[in-house]
Amino acid sequence: METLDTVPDDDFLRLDHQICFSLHAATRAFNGVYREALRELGLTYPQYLAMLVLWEHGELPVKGIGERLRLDSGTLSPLLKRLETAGYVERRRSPEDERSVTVRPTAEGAALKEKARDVPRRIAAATGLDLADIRDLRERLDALAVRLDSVDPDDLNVCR
Amino acid sequence: METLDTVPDDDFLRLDHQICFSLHAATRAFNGVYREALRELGLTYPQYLAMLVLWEHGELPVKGIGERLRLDSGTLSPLLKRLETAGYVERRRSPEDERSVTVRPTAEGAALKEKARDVPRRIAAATGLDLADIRDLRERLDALAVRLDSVDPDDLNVCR
DNA sequence: CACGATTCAGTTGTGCACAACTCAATCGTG
DNA sequence: CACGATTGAGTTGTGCACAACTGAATCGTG
Repeated sequence: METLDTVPDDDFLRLDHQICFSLHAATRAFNGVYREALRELGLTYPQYLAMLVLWEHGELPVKGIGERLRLDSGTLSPLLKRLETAGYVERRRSPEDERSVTVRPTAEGAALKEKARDVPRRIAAATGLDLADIRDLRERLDALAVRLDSVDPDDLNVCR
Repeated sequence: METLDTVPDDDFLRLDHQICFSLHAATRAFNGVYREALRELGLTYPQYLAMLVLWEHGELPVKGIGERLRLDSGTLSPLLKRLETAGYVERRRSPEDERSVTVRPTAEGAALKEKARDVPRRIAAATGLDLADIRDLRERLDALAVRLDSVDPDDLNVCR
C-alpha cells in the first residue's frame, strides 16, 4: 500500500509543492473575489470578517473579536482603528475593566449589514459549488486547521 | 431540495462566515506550521515556494517564477532581493533581453535543497491526512481556485 | 492589604499581497 | 526605418499577519 513512508522524497517535494500551494492559491483567489464583491462597501476582506462578527454579537471587546477570528491585537488594533475612521464602528474603554475596549457598530455600520446581505450568496455562486460541497469542504478545512494548530513545534524541526 | 436559492439570507450569512473563514483559518494554520518547519532554514513560506520553483527549474526569469506562483513583480522583486541578500539566489540581467532578469540558486541555495528535503514529509504528517485525502483536498482546492479566478467581476457587484 | 503574575490593548518592525505607477527595452505595423 | 504599443522589472503606498515588546489595569496568593 502507498503511505507517507513509502513515497520517494522527490515525489513528495512535488506533492508538497502542490498541496501547500493549492491552499495558498485558493485563498488568494478567494481574496480576489471578496475584494471585488466588497469594493462598493468600502471594506477589505478582513474588515468584512470583523463586521460579520460584530453584526452577529452587537458588541464585543477586542479580545472577543480576536478569539472568534483567531487574530491578535497587533492585527486587530489598526484594523479596528480604520473601521472607526471609516465610521463603521465605535470603540470605548470598558467602564468595568479599564484594560478592555468595547467595539460596536455605529448606525452606519449597522446599515452596512443590509448592503452586505447579498455578498455571501454571490460568493457561494462564484465558487460553483452546491451547499453539500461547501459544507464538506468547510468541515475538512476546519479539521485540518484544528490538527495543524495542535502540532507540537518540536515535531517539525529537522534536527529533532 | 435545499439549494443556493432556497436558503434564508441569515443562514447564508452564517454559512458564508464559515466557508470563507475556514479557508482563511486553514491557510493561517498552514503558514504557522511552515514557519516553524522553515525556521532553521532561514526561509519564510513564500521564499520557500520560490526556492521550490528554482530547485525544479534551475534558473528562471522573474516573470517565469511569477507565472508559476501567480505573483507579480511587486511581490517578487523585494522577496527575491531578500533571497539574494541571504545568499541563496543570484540575479542577472539577461543578455538576450535586457528587460528580463534571470534568477538562479547559488551553491548555497542549491545546498539548501538537501536541508529542505525532510520538510514536506513532516508537513504532510502534521496534517494527519493520508495521501488520498491530501490529493483529494488538493484537487478540490485547485478546481475552486480555477473557478474563482475566472469569475466575471460584474457578477459580484450588488448593483449589477 | 501588598505585590508579583497575568491580562488586555496598543506599538514597532518585518515580510507578504496587490494596485497603480515608472522607466527602459523590445515588438509590431505602417 | 520610425514610432506608438507592449512587456518586464522595479517602486510606492496601503493593508494584513505575526513576533516581540510596552504600559496600564486587574487578579490572586501569601
